[in-house]
Order: sequence, then C-alpha cells, then structure tokens
Amino acid sequence: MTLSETVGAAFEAAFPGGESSQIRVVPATDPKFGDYQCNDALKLAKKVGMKPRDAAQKVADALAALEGTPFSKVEVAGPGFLNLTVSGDWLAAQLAGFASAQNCGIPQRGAGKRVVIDYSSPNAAKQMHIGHIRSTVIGCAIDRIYRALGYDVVADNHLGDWGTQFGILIKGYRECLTDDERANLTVANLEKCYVLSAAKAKEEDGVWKDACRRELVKLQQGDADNVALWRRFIEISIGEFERMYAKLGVKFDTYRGESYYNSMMPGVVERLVKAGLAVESEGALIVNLDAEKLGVAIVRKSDGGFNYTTSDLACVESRVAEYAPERIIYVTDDRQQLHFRQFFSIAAKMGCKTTLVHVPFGLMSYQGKAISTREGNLIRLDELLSEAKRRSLEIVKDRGGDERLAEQIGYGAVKYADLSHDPATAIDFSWDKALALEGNSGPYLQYAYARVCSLLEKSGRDASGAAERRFVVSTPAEKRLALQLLEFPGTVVRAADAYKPSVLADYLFQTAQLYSSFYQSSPVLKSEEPVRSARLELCALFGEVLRTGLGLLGIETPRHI
RNA sequence: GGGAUCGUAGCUCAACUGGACAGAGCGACGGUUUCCUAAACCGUAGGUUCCGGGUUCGAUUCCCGGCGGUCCCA
Repeated sequence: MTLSETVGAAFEAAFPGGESSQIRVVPATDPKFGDYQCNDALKLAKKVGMKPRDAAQKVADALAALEGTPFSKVEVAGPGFLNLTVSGDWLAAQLAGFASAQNCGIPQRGAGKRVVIDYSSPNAAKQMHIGHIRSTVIGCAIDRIYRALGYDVVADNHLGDWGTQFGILIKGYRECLTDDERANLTVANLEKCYVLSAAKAKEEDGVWKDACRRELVKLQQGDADNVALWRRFIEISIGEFERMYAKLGVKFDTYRGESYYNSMMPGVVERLVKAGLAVESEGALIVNLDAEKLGVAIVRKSDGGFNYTTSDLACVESRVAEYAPERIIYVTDDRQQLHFRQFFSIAAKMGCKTTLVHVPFGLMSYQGKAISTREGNLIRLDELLSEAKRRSLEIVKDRGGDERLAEQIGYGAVKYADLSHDPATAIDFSWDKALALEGNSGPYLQYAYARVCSLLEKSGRDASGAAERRFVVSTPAEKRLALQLLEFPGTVVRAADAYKPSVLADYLFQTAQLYSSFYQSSPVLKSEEPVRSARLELCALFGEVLRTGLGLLGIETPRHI
C-alpha cells in the first residue's frame, strides 16, 4: 500500500464516498514539517462545507485510528495541511525493498507497449552544429527513459534527405570539386560544394540555377547516375552523423529520411481528397483548419510538389502500419509547433488513433542570433566536443586521468548543460555554460559518483548482492538522503509524462547535493558498527540511483576521477 | 494584423502542475583540508516573481487587460 493509498483510506473513513483515489501524499516542502505532507483536506473541506482545519483534523483522527500505518506522527498545520512523519522501521523496510528492486524500482508500465521517437533529424550533406545538440540529447534521454519504463522504443532519425538542395549539390559535386575531393568525399566537401554551387545559382543569368533544377528533376525521375550520387551523399552523411552519435552515446534503430515516404505521398493526397478534407484553392490542394484556429495546411503545391505536411502524414501512416505504436513522439524546435498541430489534427481526422506528441524545445542561439552560416556564428558539433574534451583533459591529467576519461567528463558536461534546462527554454550558447565543470553540472554529478565508488571500494563491503541489505536511518542528514532516494522511481515517471529530462536532471542534482552534504558531515568508514554498515548501505543505494539516473540521461559514470 | 511562447536574485535557471518563509548554480564576500577524492562542504549579501485587475482559505502557477522579448502564419 502506498502512502497515498493509506491516507486515501483515512479520507474514505472520514468522508465516505469522497474521491479518495485522488488523494496525493507528497514529500514535505521543508523537513521541519515532517517527512511527507498531504494538502487535499483543504480541497475537500469546501466540498463538504467544513472549516479546512476541522476537515484535516477529522482525517488525522481517522488516520490515527487505522491499524499499522507507516506514520509515527500526524499533525494538522497551517490552514489544514497534514504533516506526516514516518517511522524508522517503515523507512528501513522501504529502503530494503527499494534496494532489492530491479533497475532502482522504475515501474515497468510500458511493458507490451511500443513507442516511436523521432529525434535529431539533421539535414544530409551538412555538418552537425551546436544547434543539433538539443533534439539529439533531449530525444536520446526521452528514448532511454521510455526504454527503462519497459516500452518497446523505435528510435528513428528523420533525416532531411530530399529536396531542392540535391539539385544544387549534384551540380556542385560535378563542377566545383577537384577529382581528389570527389574521390575522398566527406561531408565537409559536400558542404563546400553546396555553398559554391548555391552562390552560382544566384547569378543573374540563371543558367546555373536552371542546370541545378534539371539535375533535381533527373534525380526525382530516377536517373541512375543522379540517384547513385544522391545515395552516396546520404551514406557519407550518415557515416559522419554516426561518428558524432557514437561520441554522444546515441543510437538509432532506423534512419528513415523524408525520401523514404516519397512514393506514399500521392496516395495520402488521394485519401485526403476522397475524405473531403483536401480541397483545391488557387491551384493548390489545401486542408482548411480555420475551425480550430490552425489556419490552412497545403498538402500539394500548385506546381504539383508536396510539402512537409504530406510527408509527415505519410510517415504517420507508415509507422502505424508497421509498428502499431501506442504513441509517436517528435522532438523538434518550437518553430514547428503550428505545423505539428496542423498535421496532428489532419491525422486524427483521417482516423489515426495513435497518440501523437510534439515535444518542442527552444531554439539554440549564439550571441543572441539564430545559428546560421550567414550570421557566421556556426560552431560545429565536432569542434564543441573537441573543446569539451580539451578542457576536461587539462584538469583530468593532473589527477592521472586519460583521454577516455576526459571524453566522458567533457561530453557529460555538454549533455548535462542542455538536459538540466526545461526543454521549453531557449538557450543562448556560451562556451563557459556548455562546458561548466563545477556547480550544477555533469561533472559535479560524476564526481559525486566517483567518490561514492571509491568509498565503497575501500570499505570492503560485499557488493555481490549475496548479503542481506539492512538499513538503519538515524541522523537528519541520513534521513533526508534516504527519503530523497525513495523518490527516484516517481521522478522517472514524472520526467517521462512531461517529456522533460530536466525533471530527472534536477532530481539527480538535488540528490547529489544531499549526498555531498551528508558525506561532509557524516564519517562512514571511520564510524563504529552498526553505524558504519548502515551508512555504507545508504551510500551504495545513492550510487545505484545516481548511476541509473545518469544512464537515463545518457551521461557516463566513470568510477574513478 | 492573427496565433504560439516566454518574462522569477547582477547573470543562467528551478519551483513535483494551486500550497507553508519563492529555491539552486555562477559571480561577490567570509570560513572549512594532520580526517572516507576540495570538480567538494558551510555561512553572508542579493526578490514588488514585468505592470494592473480578477478567481481562491492560499497565485510564480489559473482567467482578463496592458507592456516587453522571441518565433510562426498571412
């Protein structure tokens, strides 16, 4: 029985027929109020026409009358809060149960359910830059969190691998690169020839531009040479992306770019017309969503071309048919909110039952401006990761650390800097913030982990799991840490429901702070038994929570720093 | 012009979705290493939560009206 259920039973006893299932027990906002609190008597008081404090008192009395509750103290405070203190025995039993649970007690509520998560999605033939961190890192964390909850996750990278840029690229490849560059084609070369070719396409006479367009048409019509080139561009791009993903610990199940859905788009449009959703307007086919204040979505342009709405509708149909997912989660920047609302609405009208979720994040800027080549403020992801490694290596080498450790710490810093913010907030990139190694940072958490590992190694504790784990909580510092550790599974669920890895990051930081404080004030190895063992068990549990939690964020946990 | 979104300490951000005295990090100032890793810990200073109304026992959170930033659509 959970605490909420226990208190809910007291509510039921005091006020039969109430909504006792709605009762929530939450951690106390301040230790001086106790361990947990329940604020629901205040809400209920109005319904039953009682004074809030009287209603709370009635629940408190009912709670006192219940047999075998976990509470050693129940108080009514303030306007009608129920302040709850749990007994030492209950806490010890909870900790023991928590310690023996698989995967730190993360509930397997996704068992048997499948989720598609669509994230990162860079454009082919371009190098990844700092603007790509957010979708990649946030998406990866959501991916890991959902997997931990037992969901069958399909991580898909919806590459930008189709469109007019390929006409420009093909033309540029043939005429702007040296033989050597063509033989050793890299994404950097592709980017270079794109820039050169695009510049020529802007020339007055329009000759180059027309040539690019012809190459595009040939590609679209399946010309063998152009298709082969396009395939090569994509292959090289994915190779380069995977080099970045390897550094970031990101792994996709599929790389299905926009091109994958090409052949399905005419069918989608046909069905839209048949359903009476798409109508003609000024030569284009549109879906009018004015009734929902979503404006108008074009599904086929007047020149016959399709756009993102059509492609995304085809993509949903394809994913539903192939995977039958319970939901599809899209992690993209918030500029695309209208687009997602539009195509979600259309998909629903076409009978799509799958829950479609857009997780929008604030666009990353640099020096106050949107990141773009034109602004000259583009920092390549590779550069950022190199600098991250370089900075941490400077510190790590003095402590006997190697390059591998520098990578773990540097990349951890980069990822944490992003994940610790609510996705909704826009981030203006700064080297010092992205690479922070102190305070609320990835390395702070990694350091706390390394310290606890060191402590456990020196203790000679049997970590095989064979020995029974017994918990005894006595001091306030121990109790605060213990109560915090028990919140881990619920926090993972909250992060998943809100699609906010920041909820978990924030929790881990607070937990590490409590641990550091405890560590400072409470000797472990030098304590006498039974305190020594009791504290060691708490430390071990903290280590497990931290390792598991950081793992969900995609941050590595070296045992020695 | 319509719509979305944000506005919290000098700076960067939290606040478990309506709860108690709004909390952290950085920066500033001061303290803690014969003691388990000082990337740490402890303390001090710093707030009209953009402004004005409203709902509520209670509002950073919800509603209305402004102001300001960013973005999308036309």
